[in-house]
Amino acid sequence: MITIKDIAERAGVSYATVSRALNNRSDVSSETRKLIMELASEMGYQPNAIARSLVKRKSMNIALIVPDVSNPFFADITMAVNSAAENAGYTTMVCNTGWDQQKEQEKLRIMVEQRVDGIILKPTGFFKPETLEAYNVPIVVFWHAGDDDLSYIEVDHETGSRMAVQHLVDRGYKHIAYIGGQETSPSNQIRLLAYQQTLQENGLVVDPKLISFGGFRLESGYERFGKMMHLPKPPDAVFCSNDIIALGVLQYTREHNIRVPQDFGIIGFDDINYASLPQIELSTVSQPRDKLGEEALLALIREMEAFPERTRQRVLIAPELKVRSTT
Amino acid sequence: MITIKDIAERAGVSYATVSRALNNRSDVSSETRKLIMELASEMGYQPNAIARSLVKRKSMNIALIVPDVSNPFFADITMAVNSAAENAGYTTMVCNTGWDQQKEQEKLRIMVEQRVDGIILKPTGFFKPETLEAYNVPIVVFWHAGDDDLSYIEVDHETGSRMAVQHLVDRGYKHIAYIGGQETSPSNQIRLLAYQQTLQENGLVVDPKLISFGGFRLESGYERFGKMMHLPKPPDAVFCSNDIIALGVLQYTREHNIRVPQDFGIIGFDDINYASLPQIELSTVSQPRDKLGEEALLALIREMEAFPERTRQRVLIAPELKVRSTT
DNA sequence: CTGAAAGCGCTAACAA
DNA sequence: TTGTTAGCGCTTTCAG
Repeated sequence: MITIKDIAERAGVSYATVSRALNNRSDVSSETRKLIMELASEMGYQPNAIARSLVKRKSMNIALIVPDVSNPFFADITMAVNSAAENAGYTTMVCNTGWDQQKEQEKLRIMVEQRVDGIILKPTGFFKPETLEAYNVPIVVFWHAGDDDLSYIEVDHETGSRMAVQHLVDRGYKHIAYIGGQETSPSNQIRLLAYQQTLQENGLVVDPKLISFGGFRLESGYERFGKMMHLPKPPDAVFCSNDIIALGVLQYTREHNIRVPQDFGIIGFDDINYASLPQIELSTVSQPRDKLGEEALLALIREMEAFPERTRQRVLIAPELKVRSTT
Repeated sequence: MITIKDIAERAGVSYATVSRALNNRSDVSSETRKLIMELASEMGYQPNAIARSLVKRKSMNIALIVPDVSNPFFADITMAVNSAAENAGYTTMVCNTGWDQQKEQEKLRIMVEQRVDGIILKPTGFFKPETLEAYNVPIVVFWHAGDDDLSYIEVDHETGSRMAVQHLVDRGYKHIAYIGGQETSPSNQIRLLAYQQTLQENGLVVDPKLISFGGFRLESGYERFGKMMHLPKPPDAVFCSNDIIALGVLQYTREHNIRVPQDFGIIGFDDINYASLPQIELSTVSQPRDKLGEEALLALIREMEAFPERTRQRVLIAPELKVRSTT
């Protein structure tokens, strides 16, 4: 690999001058600059970003740490962060934690060792903010804001849930169920609360029998919904905590010839990519991934600029209602 | 950020000794090692990978350059490469080209500047092998092997297509159509040829009317299939060049009450994630992404070890037949 | 406008 | 077993 010294030698100048020319700084005569530029491209010079990072103490790399890039949701986020970072002149290192807390710590460590200028993290589960602060690196977390010093970003689950339930009410459904995810999941709690409040605000009763918690999986949705339909007073619509659960419900209605949306309304949350397939056409609340990714990067840039001060940002992204043929 | 010099000072030894201890080399007394280790963790020392890379002339980073990580197929490849790389001690930098040739070149350049130890590239389209060789970096390409010096990896499209068509024949379908992608796509050509040969080997006639080229999109599949069904002698089964096209066909059969698989067989190619959804259950030929990713990394490691010699590997991955409910 | 020199944080001879 | 020293390839003062 050829270096600025090689160029300097051929050009008969000091390598400091080569460096100046290559970074097109003003204090080089135009002739020398021209000569150096030509030589550089002729010799196939490729600047060494590692050496530059070392002296500049800035790598122009950022890290994105997510549980699983092959999950369409995170894949979209990755894309969005990537392109936003690119526009800002940064290169992204993407890490998977595989929903493993320990791996998450390891990835964080590796990224710090790589001296990335900042980190965007979607934590695998609960985490101690102190741990992250200890890494002493600009960081933005996809999570509900705590009262610590970190910067957070997330979609506005409350607004999203209200939109979903209000939409069902507006469509004329009266007996609306909630099929949620893990009871311990904080976002699940937020969604549940919004569901209850929206019903009450519309003068509808909240029936505890129509509230269910369980796995965020298709089978789980199918099964729990099936039980609900055997209730003396079954629901006529359901708000599902995510699209996968909704897919399970949809399957049940198909198999039992329940007419959707005439006799029954279904709405999900997330807008995963196949929700819009012609065979599915699921109404849902979209978490705009492009926006999330973009805003996460902007927040990170602000954080990096202020570092080592923490900016303590709390960014909330507005969800979007996607009305399709299941409501 | 604290450095080995800081530790050396506190420990009262030279910083070379600290380096030795931290890399647990044998030539350090166990007491000094212990002292240094304790000091390091107490002071929160994080090794600087950039400095190490500079002197070692090895970054332990590799690049994965793909058209679009949010495409489920590439997302899976990304996962597989990522985890294989991780096991081998490498960190992966993922780049998107957005199906843009120019961006592809730019990403390659940036990765070379970042001094990655090797690159895995899924090219956006046709490319000049010389360009890649000129970058003078170990590289493995997802593509059909040419007669150049590069290393290639791909799924065995011929075998895969034969499996698909033979499966339709075995199921008793007699009048099998081929709905392909872009006529210019090389993999499309390979699939077509295998389709024709398999039919002939089974004593079935190849009807040019039952062969169609077009976009790799759902609507394209829907439309072209619709036309075929209006032929005097319509097909009783179809081999689609990818799953998206098959989804279009599936939609058509649904809308026109064609019984699948009793009266009509459909098979796709790729095994994209929603092919296995209960609502879809598409038979298809799977390109095993985990295997592709894994083998790509192994090939790259061989390439890196041999570098600057080129290993000129040609790796072919066996596809897998997934029989589901559309055949 | 250009060169000399220091140094980013680390590894790896070579001595001692 | 440890210290000294010379870089890795580059940027950035500070002189000239």
